[in-house]
Amino acid sequence: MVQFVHPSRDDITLTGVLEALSDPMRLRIVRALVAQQGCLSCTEAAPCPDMAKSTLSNHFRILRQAGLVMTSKKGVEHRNVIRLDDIEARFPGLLKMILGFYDAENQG
Amino acid sequence: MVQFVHPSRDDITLTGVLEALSDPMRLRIVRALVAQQGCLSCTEAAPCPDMAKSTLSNHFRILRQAGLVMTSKKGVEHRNVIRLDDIEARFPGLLKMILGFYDAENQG
DNA sequence: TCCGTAGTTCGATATTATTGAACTATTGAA
DNA sequence: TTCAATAGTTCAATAATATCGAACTACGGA
Repeated sequence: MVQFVHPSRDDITLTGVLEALSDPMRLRIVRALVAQQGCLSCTEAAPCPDMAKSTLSNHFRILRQAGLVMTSKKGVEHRNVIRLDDIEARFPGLLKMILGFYDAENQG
Repeated sequence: MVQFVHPSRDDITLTGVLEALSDPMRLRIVRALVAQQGCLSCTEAAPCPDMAKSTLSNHFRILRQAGLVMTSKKGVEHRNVIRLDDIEARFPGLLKMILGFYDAENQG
């Protein structure tokens, strides 16, 4: 039985968040999760056939540990939700700003 | 003769900046440079006797490559300046926001 | 000219990321 | 039930990156 550990809101750190978002694939995943405003499975959030699924799994683990993503199991797949409220409470405006720049950089 | 290469303003990328700032030591260096509003030598910007100077040098190289820091040689030491204008032009408000959270996290 | 200082570069090691293979858990169909 | 398929994790090996100490460069001052 896989049991995911997520940090509590107050344990989310600035460098943890920056580190998590500094990888292009993870930033793309977060972008997709925010755009969706709901649950996405891992493969839905990162449609990337050229990447090993173990690597993808590792990226989600990093996002969880940074406190950005909440993962729960539902059936055969994992539901990933962006922890918008917690991130906003901890670092108000940060995620929105970064994603704004991300969009501008990617044919905004 | 050491010749430093700095990216032009438009070549500063979001993930490059986030990656550079995701390291605690580099974030601290950037903090010091912004606070100083002027030049700092490498050892002034990172008073850190427990770190190898080759490691410190590498951190400055990463900061330069990310476009955050401009280094020039003056006498025996290197003068490091934060590229405030370029960063602000590229990602308005980002650095100020991140440093604000940094300060809050470190006995603000 | 010689020494001290500030940083870089280099080669070796330590840490981290990526990968494919094996494994777990769940669903759905025979 | 059992079997195959799906989604993702875990593991062990390799690839890439970070850190370190030592050697080196460049400059300034005695």
